[in-house]
Amino acid sequence: MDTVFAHFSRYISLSDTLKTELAAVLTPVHFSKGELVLDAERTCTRSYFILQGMLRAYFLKDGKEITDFFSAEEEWCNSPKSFYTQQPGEYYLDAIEPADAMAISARDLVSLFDRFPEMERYARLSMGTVFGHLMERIASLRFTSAKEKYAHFLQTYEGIHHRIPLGMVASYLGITQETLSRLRADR
Amino acid sequence: MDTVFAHFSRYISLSDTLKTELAAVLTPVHFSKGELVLDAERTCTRSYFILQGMLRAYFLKDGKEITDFFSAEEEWCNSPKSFYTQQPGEYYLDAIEPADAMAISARDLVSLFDRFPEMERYARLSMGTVFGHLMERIASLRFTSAKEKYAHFLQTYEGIHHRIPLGMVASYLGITQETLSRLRADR
DNA sequence: GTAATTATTTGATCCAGGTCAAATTTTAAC
DNA sequence: GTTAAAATTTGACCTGGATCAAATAATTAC
Repeated sequence: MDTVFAHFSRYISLSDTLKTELAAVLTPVHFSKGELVLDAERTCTRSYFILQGMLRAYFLKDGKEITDFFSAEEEWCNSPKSFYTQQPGEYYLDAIEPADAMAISARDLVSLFDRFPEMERYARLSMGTVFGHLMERIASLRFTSAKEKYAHFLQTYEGIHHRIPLGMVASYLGITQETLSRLRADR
Repeated sequence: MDTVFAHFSRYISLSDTLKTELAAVLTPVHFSKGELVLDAERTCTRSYFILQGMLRAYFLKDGKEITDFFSAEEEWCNSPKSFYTQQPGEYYLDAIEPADAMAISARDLVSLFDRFPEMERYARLSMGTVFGHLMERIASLRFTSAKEKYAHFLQTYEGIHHRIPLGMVASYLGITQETLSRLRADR
């Protein structure tokens, strides 16, 4: 639980009351490697704060899995639109490594937003961080060669990139695995 | 001012007190066509709620302007990272149409966040909307033909796309203007 | 440990969209 | 209006990365 608190503390100061409330609604979950965390057919009712391991979000295009993002230690993972609207979304979530996480339901989160203004602030600020990453990614997807895209990926996922299978990286970058493989071999 | 209030009301209910405070810190500004609203060398100290006209954010790559987004009526426009961190960012903002807007300073906004929890909520929720657009855009930039990208643009900027010069659309999409021109002529 | 499955690499070929160049149309300035 | 400047279109050509196919390596299951 300390890890979760430490994360929140990067954005807001946590009162004891809020700590207690958070502890009450965060439940530990485990996913084994390859396990489907969320099926796109279903609504994403919970958000996962990852303590250990890695989850991935992907969608299907022409029957193929297109990876959209990876979430590792000390990050939240959910199907954003689905979690926000509480309607089924387009994303599948799966565990590409065995994972331990703390889960919070959308219901409980909304209740916290209603009772703790600092939770609103936390959400606004942490969202801002992710927002910046999305904008950088958009920039890196346009007018850049496959090599530049890969370089940007290595930078963004510095420290975890080696834990991600090549095929998933390729679809994340919007290039084929063949191209990425050649790129790594430097040709 | 009514237009601004109506916009806020889509996310939160505005108390009279908050209305008064907002009215006190929002100042009308006008930009003539082609005017530089923000130089990337400077910090973005104000955010603009557009009443009429269109602003655009772009950055320079190899000396060329790469358009990153357009903001039109009833939308906020600023250099996100710069406005958030109060440090110079990479974006230039300019008016691609004569524009009337209401400006709020980062300073005043922070003060509102401190005193009105509902402002935090507004920010969180409205940010969520933009967040969704960014993710869709990322999806549309990968594994899609130039034609598909353009179709997505027409959908995203439905109702305003005809007001945007072709060259800016091209750099927004990450394709050359020649390709976009041929695309429109349907070849 | 061995077989089966899945991931990665390598090779050959092809095309969407880039680049460079120039003509034409539109817009702005005076 | 006339001229200049900017935006858009058109043409010819070329290349990065896609596609298709098959070999090799690495994991996983039993």
